[in-house]
Amino acid sequence: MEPLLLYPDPPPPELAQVLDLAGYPWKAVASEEAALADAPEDGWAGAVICADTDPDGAFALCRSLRKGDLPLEPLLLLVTGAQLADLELREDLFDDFCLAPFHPRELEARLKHLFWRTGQGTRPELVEYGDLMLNLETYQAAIGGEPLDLTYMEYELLKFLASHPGKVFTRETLLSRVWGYDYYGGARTVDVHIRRLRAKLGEEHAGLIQTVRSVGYRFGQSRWGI
Amino acid sequence: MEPLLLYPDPPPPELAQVLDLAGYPWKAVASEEAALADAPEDGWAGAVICADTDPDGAFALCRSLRKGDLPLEPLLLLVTGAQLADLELREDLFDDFCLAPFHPRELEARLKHLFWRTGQGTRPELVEYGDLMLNLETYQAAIGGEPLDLTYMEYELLKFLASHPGKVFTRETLLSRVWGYDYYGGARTVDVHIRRLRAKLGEEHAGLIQTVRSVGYRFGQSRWGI
DNA sequence: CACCTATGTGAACGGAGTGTGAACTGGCCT
DNA sequence: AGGCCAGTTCACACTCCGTTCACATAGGTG
Repeated sequence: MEPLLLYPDPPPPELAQVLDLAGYPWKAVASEEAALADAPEDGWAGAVICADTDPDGAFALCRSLRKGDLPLEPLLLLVTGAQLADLELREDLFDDFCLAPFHPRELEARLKHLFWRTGQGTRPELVEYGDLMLNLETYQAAIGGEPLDLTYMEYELLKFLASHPGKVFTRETLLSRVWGYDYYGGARTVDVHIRRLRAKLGEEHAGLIQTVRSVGYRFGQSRWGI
Repeated sequence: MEPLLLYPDPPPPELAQVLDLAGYPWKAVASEEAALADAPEDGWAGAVICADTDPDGAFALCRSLRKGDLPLEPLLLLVTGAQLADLELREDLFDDFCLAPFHPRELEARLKHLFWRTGQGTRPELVEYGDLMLNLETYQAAIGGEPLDLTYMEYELLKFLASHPGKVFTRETLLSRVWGYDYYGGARTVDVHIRRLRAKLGEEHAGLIQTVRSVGYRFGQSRWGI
């Protein structure tokens, strides 16, 4: 995903924090010129303009972004309660606004709705580790760009392991956490699924799942470097 | 100006007060039926739905208003902070939302911006994905230029799926989102509708709807490649 | 090295999950 | 009433994959 444009530079820390937590990449700019100069190849994914400290600069930036060659959209404006009156007659300069100080989840919800409205859709939930990527929304997996054709249980097992990199799980733990707490079956079932996962990951990446003898399995590197 | 639809009846006093002060005529309704029965000749100017006391009723009303002969818009939702999570996957049910308790001037600004936006006719009434095109106004569908003759449920199902390309939905989710939250019926119903959709899409495009074994169905490819 | 245990590997079985045709139900039109 | 059509449910067939088993191999210990 292309980054969001943020203004001013540096942006308010709570804004940066929310975007980071929500998984939106961003880049702050200090001026119109910087917005043009720092623009990603495919353009900005959108903009979040904070108008509380420097309203004039903020609105000027909105205007120039909107009148550019390709109008920037969506554009979300952060304003204080006292600035609500300034929005009047400037309806064309923004797509949505949010009152500062804001509830983190409100801002997140507004961004999501904004991207939905403008047709870009929402951000998928991903589990990533190195080359490996799992898209939890689409039930798809890929490693090094190559899609993996996993069965349901293989996907669930890999998802669980990749969500806890470095941690060792016994077969019993895996059975109860992946297969279900009430599951009653042989522990060798895990072995077979691990083997098939390794095979599908390919020789190059099979080492991602390590056997810890007499204990169980671990995904990725141990946090101790071994 | 035609009145705004308010829900519930009676509406929260502070909501009524803000609308009165801002000069918006309004009429409160207690149910779907009342919304139809009390509708002004030229239709509602918009709606403000308060979801804090009766979320289920509120969302059900949103849905029925949006699925009516002429979809009601703009629709503004009043929610509490705790309800923000409920907005997910319901992006199509509202045009904007406002956190309750709200700043009177914020609500006013949102209404103003909403009317400005919808007055511009910026809201797309098309759902497109590749060759497929759904015209939400005329209830027509076409793929590769060829019109599709879909029944109501087939159209609604395809619309929902095509509005969330790449995402996997369980049968239960589809039943509740397409058929309605109160629907009580077998999950195999979904299978049969999917099969008929695939048949009508034609052999060439049947692959647009994919089965994800043990999970549900997915339409099209994820926008993120994986 | 001998021995034992833990794990890898291939094959086979059985069942859950899905596709598919057809019957059934209720509403709507003539 | 009769017929048509959309939606639902049912029954059956088939595919796929989760599980298990048997055997091979690797790792650890004396």
